[in-house]
Amino acid sequence: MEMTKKKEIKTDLSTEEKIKEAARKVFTQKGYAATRTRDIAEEAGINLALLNYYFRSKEKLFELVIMEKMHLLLGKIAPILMDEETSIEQKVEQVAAHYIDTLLANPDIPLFVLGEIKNNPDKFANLISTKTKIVDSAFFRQLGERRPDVNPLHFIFNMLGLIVFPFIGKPLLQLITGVSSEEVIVIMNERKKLTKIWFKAMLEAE
Amino acid sequence: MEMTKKKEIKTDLSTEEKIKEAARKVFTQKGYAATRTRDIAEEAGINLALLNYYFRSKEKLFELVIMEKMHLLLGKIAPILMDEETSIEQKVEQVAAHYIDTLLANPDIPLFVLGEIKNNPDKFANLISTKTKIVDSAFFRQLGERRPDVNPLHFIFNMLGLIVFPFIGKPLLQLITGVSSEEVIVIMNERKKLTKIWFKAMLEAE
DNA sequence: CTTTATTTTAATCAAATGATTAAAAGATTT
DNA sequence: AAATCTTTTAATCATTTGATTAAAATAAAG
Repeated sequence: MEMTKKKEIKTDLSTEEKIKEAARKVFTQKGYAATRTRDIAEEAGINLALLNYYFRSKEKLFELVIMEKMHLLLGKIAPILMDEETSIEQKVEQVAAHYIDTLLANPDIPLFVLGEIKNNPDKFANLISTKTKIVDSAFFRQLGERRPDVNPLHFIFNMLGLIVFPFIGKPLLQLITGVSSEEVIVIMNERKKLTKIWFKAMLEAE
Repeated sequence: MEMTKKKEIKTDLSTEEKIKEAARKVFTQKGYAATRTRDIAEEAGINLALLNYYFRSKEKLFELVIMEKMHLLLGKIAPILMDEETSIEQKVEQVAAHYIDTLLANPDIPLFVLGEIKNNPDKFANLISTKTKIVDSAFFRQLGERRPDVNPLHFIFNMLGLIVFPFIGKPLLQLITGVSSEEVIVIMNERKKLTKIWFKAMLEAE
């Protein structure tokens, strides 16, 4: 099992990694329920039985993928929000830049992760609440200091809404505006700088 | 088939309506792929075969439900955005108030509709592009006049992000903040007024 | 009341789907 | 080269699932 890694480093991926890679693609694209293990096997170019040989079940393979994507979505953001040295605006700028780049490369993730969380909130309860305590973050405290009259959660929603929603609403927006995928990508990139400006304006709004 | 309606007016819903109502609930909650026709039958308290007797198939029943929810999500918004007499701020205020009320009553709709659109964009292509031409709306034009330097699509994303995202991100936010469902509802209601203020601030931001 | 049309049910089908098994193929060790 | 361990395959299972059917129950019409 260890030996294969050696061989595959030169050529292509190991069987195990091929399956994981296919699972990432199919699961994030279609969600757990709509995914057939046969789809994954075909995408990976392997026999269906191998999937159950390496990962015991569809469920197990899925947990691997969703946890991976979850960390991709939450891992980098926590340290940014915890930083006591940076201002609110700097944090928003960093989060926006990081998120938009990540989501341009993985546009299916938000709908995938948020959808699966909604279906099964309990499964993720322990994983997150311990690590990513946003309510105890410097960001949360700074927001409360700057705008004591507004619940800081509003600004959390606002930040994520400005950054993440475009990726979730993209298919609908393309439907009702007819704008091309290329144009949307341009727009997403523009938002890396604009989000900070808008957030600052909301923070100071009366 | 017409006669049943008479009877059911006094007592409860007709069989057909019971199935539709159950389908609305199960489909919006779990999505098309995760929904079993048996779930719907059980929820409706009817024999499974009746589902296929009244609606030819799962697919047909689903189309009924998704189109209904789609109109709920888009129907009222179009006339607001087309109105030549109201200002940008007034439009945003109206859209926010309407949407937040609608979504408080139907919190599953955004994730449901956006998810299914992503899975099957073609299916909805004709339905929407003809009716709801946002790019030709007064709103779109007004945005272009007020901020010629910013693509109006940004502000469409911003408005929908501020209004709709909280409902999509709610499960995740509750996970990483631990706020109660009641508190979230309070917050959603606060946003009916706040969204307009924030949007105005973004519109004037430099 | 009898006949006809409509609605509902139980039983069943065929296809899809997650998973397993036994054997073959390939690699590693002795 | 033989023996042992690992990986892969084809065939098959058992359930699940959308859908159908023939018959029973109920309602409407004559």
